Amino acid sequence: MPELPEVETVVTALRQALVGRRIRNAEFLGKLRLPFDAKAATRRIGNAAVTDVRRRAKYILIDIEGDAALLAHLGMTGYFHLDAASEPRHKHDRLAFILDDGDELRFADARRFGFVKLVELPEAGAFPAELAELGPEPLSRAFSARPMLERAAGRSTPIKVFIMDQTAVVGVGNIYASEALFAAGVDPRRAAGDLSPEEWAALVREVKRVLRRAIRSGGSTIRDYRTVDGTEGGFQRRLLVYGQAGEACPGCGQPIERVRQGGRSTFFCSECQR
DNA sequence: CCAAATCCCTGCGTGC
DNA sequence: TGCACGCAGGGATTTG
Repeated sequence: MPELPEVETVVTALRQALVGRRIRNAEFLGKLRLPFDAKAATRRIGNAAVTDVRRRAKYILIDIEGDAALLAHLGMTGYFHLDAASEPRHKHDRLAFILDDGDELRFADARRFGFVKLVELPEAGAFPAELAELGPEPLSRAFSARPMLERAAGRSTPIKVFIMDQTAVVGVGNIYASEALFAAGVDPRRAAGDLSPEEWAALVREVKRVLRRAIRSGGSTIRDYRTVDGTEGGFQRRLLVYGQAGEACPGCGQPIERVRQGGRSTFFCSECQR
């Protein structure tokens, strides 16, 4: 997926498109990571209006009148699209929300790692219990060097794996973890507990910077990601190391290396990152 | 075999 | 010795 910048881009588009419109009913078209009870959802939110669309970590919250929300995660390949009901559905559409004006909000996911779930909110604007264990938002002041240094103390987990741990800080996935570590000059294989205060300050700064820049570009489209109207992101053209194995490092010209960490590919320059 | 994510299990080490 | 817990690493999930 969809890491934070991609989800943020989708949320902005969904908010623009959906707030104020009413959901008439839901239709379940195919299996996802979680089952979706369309009949129960229709009973709960049928004829209710969308009041807001929010993001927390990589989760999307479509708020519905009456303190309910659709909680969605895009997994690796999930996407929302909005079409007239007369338009043919996409091959991998799994869910459809029929709006009161005849348009349909559709959720498609080729790989089925994503989900949409109806949740109850303790109060309007609050978060459901499912999201309680998440770490701080990376673009908030709560994400800063000192707490990260303390949290990483004694940890031998590689720093790249550590910053992808959603209980440490949310929103950083496989692409932006490699990019932020490169920008900060930190070797992704270092133990998280071994970073100095100065290195944490640089890494926190670069995580924020790369995420902000990616949001401005509408995210990165590597393969499947699209925003709601089908447009691609632009940040893939600005990636310095992700997917660049064997290419010249933009800093020193040495080939970018690729290693496997926690089952995922990591891209870095062993000359520029120490 | 590879892919933007996450959950869950197992095994190990530590400390009470 | 037994147990709980934190931590680290790996597999499973799915389809193109």
